[in-house]
Amino acid sequence: MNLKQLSHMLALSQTTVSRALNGYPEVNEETRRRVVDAAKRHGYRPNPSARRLATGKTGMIGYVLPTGTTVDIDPHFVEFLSGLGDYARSHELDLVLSPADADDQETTYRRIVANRQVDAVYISSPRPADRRVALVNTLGIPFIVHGRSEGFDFDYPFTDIDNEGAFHEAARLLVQLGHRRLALINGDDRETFAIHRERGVRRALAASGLVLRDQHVCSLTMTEENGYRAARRLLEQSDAPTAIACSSLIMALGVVRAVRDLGLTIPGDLSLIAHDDVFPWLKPENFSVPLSTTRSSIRLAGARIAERLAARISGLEEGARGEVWPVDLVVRGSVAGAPA
Amino acid sequence: MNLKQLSHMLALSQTTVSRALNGYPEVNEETRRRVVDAAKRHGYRPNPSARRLATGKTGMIGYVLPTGTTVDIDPHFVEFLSGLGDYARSHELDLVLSPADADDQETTYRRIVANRQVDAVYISSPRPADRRVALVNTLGIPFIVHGRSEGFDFDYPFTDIDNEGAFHEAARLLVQLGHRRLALINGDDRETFAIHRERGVRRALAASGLVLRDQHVCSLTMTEENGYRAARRLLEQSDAPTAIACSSLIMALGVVRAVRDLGLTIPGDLSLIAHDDVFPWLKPENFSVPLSTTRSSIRLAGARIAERLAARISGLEEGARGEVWPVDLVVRGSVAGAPA
DNA sequence: CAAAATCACCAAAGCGCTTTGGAAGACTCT
DNA sequence: AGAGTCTTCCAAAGCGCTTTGGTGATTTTG
Repeated sequence: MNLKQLSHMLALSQTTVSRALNGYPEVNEETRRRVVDAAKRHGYRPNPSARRLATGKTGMIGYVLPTGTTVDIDPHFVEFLSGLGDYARSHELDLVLSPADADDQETTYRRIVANRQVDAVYISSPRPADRRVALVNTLGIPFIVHGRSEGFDFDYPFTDIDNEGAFHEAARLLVQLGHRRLALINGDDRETFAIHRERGVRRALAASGLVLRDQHVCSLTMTEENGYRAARRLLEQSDAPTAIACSSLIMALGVVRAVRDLGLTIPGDLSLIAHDDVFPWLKPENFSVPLSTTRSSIRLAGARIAERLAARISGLEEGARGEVWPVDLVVRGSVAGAPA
Repeated sequence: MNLKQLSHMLALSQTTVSRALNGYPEVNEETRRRVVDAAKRHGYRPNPSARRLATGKTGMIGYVLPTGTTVDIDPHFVEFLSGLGDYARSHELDLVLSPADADDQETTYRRIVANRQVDAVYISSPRPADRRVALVNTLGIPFIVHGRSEGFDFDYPFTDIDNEGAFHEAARLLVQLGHRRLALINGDDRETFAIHRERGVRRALAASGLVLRDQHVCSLTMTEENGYRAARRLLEQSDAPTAIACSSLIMALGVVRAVRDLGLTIPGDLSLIAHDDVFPWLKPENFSVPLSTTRSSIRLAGARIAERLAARISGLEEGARGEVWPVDLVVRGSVAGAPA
């Protein structure tokens, strides 16, 4: 059932039927009812390929997926996707993942924009002066950045959490508890979020005349194994930290294992605070010693970004407004006063 | 730069240019070279929207993503995606995720097929007599099932791992080590993979005149918390098992925690084998006691399924061939002889 | 009451590609 | 040399929608 057939059986022109269906004003309400009714009865759905050729609108949002045999997709992605998908569904948007060589995403961005394959894109895990952000900005496709980049001569729209504030609060608490030697087990420090978190910790320490020593900060991809390694390296130093702030729950698993291997205890010998993106399958309260966390649902962020993308596509949102969400500090058993 | 312009500057018809570019035989090789060369020089790329309207081919593979505020996407998905994406990239395929109400995916499948939004789809986490499989089979779109369904009067193409064999082997090993009371901490037993795993364990036990008692099998979604709960329930029974087979590494984390909480040890009091889908961020060899596993890379499965989908789209693969991959049994420190 | 404005509709021209149905010229064969 | 066969190309017809640029009929205005 296509437009031609439908308009023929209604004895109307394609123009009128199309307009009736798309809510244009220049059609009699009575006629519109007839059309809408007939369309529903016959299950008419405009062919998206045709519509897309005519209008350029696709009803899809895009994401360039870095791939490669040695490239791992962040496990956070799936949780983000839950939120994004949940919102997208309610607005009849699909998500297209365009796999790209991790070392050459530009080609793919250019392709999906030149071909008008999607109405908008989002960018995640941005770095300072991220080339992708500059690129999509000049390409002129609507976009939202999940996280923040820095150092451009233009503004851009983003949704981020207050990573600096979160880790500032976490570190401040630890300092207040008497800790003098703090360490940070961070994610990849080429990414902005990691830089912000480190900055937060440093600022909190500085406020008490302390410093974050270089050998007390580790930046690694967020795996259990790296958490373990980092923790061992830190805890076997002569001036081992008495408290650790950790960028991910998965790494925290490794930290806990290292602590146990070394015959230490939490929070007796070491206080631990980790960032929690809120996974359904791994909860900080279920750690052997319930884990204090800075908490922010990455799923909510996904939903929010879908919402903003939809708004930008339909022209409801404009400009380069960035939004920064506050992060909860949730205190549980893994923190205590510094050991004597 | 579109076809019209390009053909005009070549003083050729659109027909010839189109055919030259698409490798049709009825064009002079010399002409083809000229055309291909000019196309490259001017960066001509056929508009996919137009092509898809004309041919119906989209260059995209589809996946219906069940969503909802209470619906969690399986963390395995992201690893599967890595493999799929890596292959898809090399074949210029994009992946479109169509979010659907988890309770009504049928509407979405019908839509993407009716609208010809994708060239093929894949289905994951199938259940016995899975309606999605029956649906896509009748809708006539190329598809591959990741995993297996059962109980149809038709065959269908799938790629699955030998879940039954894997857990049969695991259980057999445990029995050989003298264990008489085995337990199974399984995933959601409405899904085929869980049923097969249970079957494998039962078969191994039966071969030695043993049975898997009902109170020794737990079927839950695969979270750390559920692993913990299941393990506690099992180990606090009067006839607690001396060995556990576990369907996921994430659940195994919970099992290990429960064992520790109860003051027991692995493998002294309990032998443990878990299934490992091979995540980069959580490795069985890094458990406090290195974990024995049945191992199969879900990432490889993703790549394989992309490969088969591409083959079916291009007509290279036909028929309903199902393939079943063997699973490695990797023995590490978490298994030992049954306690006296 | 004539002129202007509004209403409700339509024919046809895109959007940019693929594919059908030739057709002209070159080549082969008897 | 004439018929048949390739080879190589083209004009034009889709694919199914949106949108432009109207046209009569009806209502409003000065």
